[in-house]
Amino acid sequence: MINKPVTIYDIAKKLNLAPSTISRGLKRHASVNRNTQQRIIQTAEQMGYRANTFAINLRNNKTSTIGIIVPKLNSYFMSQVIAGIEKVINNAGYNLLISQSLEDVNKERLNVQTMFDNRVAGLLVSLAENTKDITHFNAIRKRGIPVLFFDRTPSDSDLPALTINNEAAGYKITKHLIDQGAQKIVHITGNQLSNVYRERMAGYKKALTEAGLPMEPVQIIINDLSEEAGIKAARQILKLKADGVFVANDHCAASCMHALKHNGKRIPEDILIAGFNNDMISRIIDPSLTTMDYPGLQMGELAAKNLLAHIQERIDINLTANIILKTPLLIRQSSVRK
Amino acid sequence: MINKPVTIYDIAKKLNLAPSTISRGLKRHASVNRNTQQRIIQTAEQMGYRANTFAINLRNNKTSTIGIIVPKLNSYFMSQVIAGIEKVINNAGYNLLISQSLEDVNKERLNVQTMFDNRVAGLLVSLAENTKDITHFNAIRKRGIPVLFFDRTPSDSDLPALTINNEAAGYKITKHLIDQGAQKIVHITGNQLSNVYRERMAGYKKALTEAGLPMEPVQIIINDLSEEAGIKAARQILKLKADGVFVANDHCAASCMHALKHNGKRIPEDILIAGFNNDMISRIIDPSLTTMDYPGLQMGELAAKNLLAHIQERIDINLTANIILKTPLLIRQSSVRK
DNA sequence: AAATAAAATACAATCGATTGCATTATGAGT
DNA sequence: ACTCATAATGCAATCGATTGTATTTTATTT
Repeated sequence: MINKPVTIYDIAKKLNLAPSTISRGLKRHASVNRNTQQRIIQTAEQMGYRANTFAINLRNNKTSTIGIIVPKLNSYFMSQVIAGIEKVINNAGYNLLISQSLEDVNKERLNVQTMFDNRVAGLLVSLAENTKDITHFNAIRKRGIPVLFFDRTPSDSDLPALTINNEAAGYKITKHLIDQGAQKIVHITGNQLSNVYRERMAGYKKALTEAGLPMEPVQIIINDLSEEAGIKAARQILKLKADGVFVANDHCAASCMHALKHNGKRIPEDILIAGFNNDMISRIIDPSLTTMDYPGLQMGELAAKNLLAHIQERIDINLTANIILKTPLLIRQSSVRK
Repeated sequence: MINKPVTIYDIAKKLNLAPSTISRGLKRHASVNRNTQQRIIQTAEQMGYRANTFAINLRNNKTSTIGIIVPKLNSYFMSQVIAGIEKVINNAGYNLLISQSLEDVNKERLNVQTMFDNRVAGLLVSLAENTKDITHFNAIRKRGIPVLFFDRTPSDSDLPALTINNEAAGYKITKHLIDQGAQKIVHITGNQLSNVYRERMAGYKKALTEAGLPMEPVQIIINDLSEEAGIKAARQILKLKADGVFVANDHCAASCMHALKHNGKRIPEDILIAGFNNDMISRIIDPSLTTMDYPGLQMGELAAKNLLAHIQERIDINLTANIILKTPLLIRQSSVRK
């Protein structure tokens, strides 16, 4: 047997009151008698009343739903970010609508439409790697819905964004390898349309230039930073006889290191390696991997808190430009010359 | 400047037509003249019309949103599952509302309420570890909303669920360790209220009993399967002088193995180890870790497809009982006696 | 008990899309 | 030109909650 939803009209009928009184009573409006309030709330409870979200949203033309669009859901980093967001959002009484662009601008565009149609109260976005212009966010922004970018943020735009200083991080990590004695450092990274990889590389180049070290095009390997790509990259590293590697994420760094070890290279004696992200794997592999701490949970929480502040209009979205998180370098065995 | 949403009334006014005609025209209803349809669709397009989801949902009293409740979002396995679900759901034109119970029944209860209030078309659930009874799903089920459990499913219930055969898997993996020569096998696992850990242990016990091996209470270590817990468990394993370890997940197995190695134990020569899940880490650590393949992406896709079938009433939810996925044992270096 | 202020409740329009039924327009057939 | 069938469009109620304003009830004062 399927139940039908109870409405304020059902309660009104039962108590011989007007629907408007029920509505106000449930919200403990001052204009409703204390006793009546009690009766209404009790009756609602025992009838199993649940407010119809759509009716409320339709009337108020807004929701308590936050949208998230990310390139890929299945990464440890992203799951951390989302866990952080969910926690904050949920405590504030909001819900989470999630979608992934699968690194495709077109899907991203559709996702934005969906978020728009669902009248999200705010939107958190990490861009697909082939997203160049961000005009598909215009409509939603014009409607006054706050949009906050995080991690993968738009270039050349003054829209509010939450990032780490990727260039500084790339510089710091490369400098560290140089300080440890590396002379020929390979950099493995991802799509250069993406701010994160472009900027990390800029930091890498800066450090090399500053140290007067060679920087030939072959030293830079651009791939999808997957497990397999790491193995493939290892071959090239051997061919180049490089003595240092800076990989733009830990997964790829781990598999690359694994492959190098299988080819007889000792880490860190022969080759120094550093990754990026402080994924769990960086702590457990042998030798443990030097990396940049990139706390996803914290970034998610911060992003969510900021967006909520915007939504609740405690901060004007247009006044906030960029928030930059600090990332500490975690020096471990893989990069320390013995 | 903030835009106001365009409604079918705005279009109606512009074209000197009735709103009902606009509504039908937009859906290419046969009773609307072809030419009129064209004009309506074009005008809607150029005015930037977007249907108001709430009005539609209110009218139809249903949504195209699917809810997910999981214990924790931040695990690689769960992110795989969710990615699989999102992909299928999104292709079918549905949206995803996500929440995490953080392993707490009370939060889970609230999450179910929220899903209910948002009139999700269907619900996918993986239970919190301290969830005993599942009465909090009664209301939503009575409303005729299909609920499908996956991975962490309710005990003693005939509700539809999608799982692997945890007992068989636990048995298979333990048997393998025995076949490789292990005589004293420790089992590290999680909360026994959870079907997955209880059943894996049942399989472990069955294999030991069958082989006539000792099975003392100290050989079973119950913790939260975290990285730290693995390190702590390593101490106990050393004290017990065990020669085999079956850990109920790869993360914990990896950190435990790491700790054992640091204490001078050789893997697999001195101690055989097996994990569970086939997380990325199991492939990369040294030695690589024997484990059960537990394909999250596939499970998510299957769960989503099944739920959709229920929603679209191609399958009656009450006819489907349990779907059990096959899991292959992946034998790697950590468990093979040399 | 009448007058007036204050408190409590009711009425009715509104949010935007849908849909059964009524009405009007168009065209075909004679 | 006239009937009648059919196509095209319009009307109005509906989904459930909210809210400004009107109305009724209760309490207070003289």
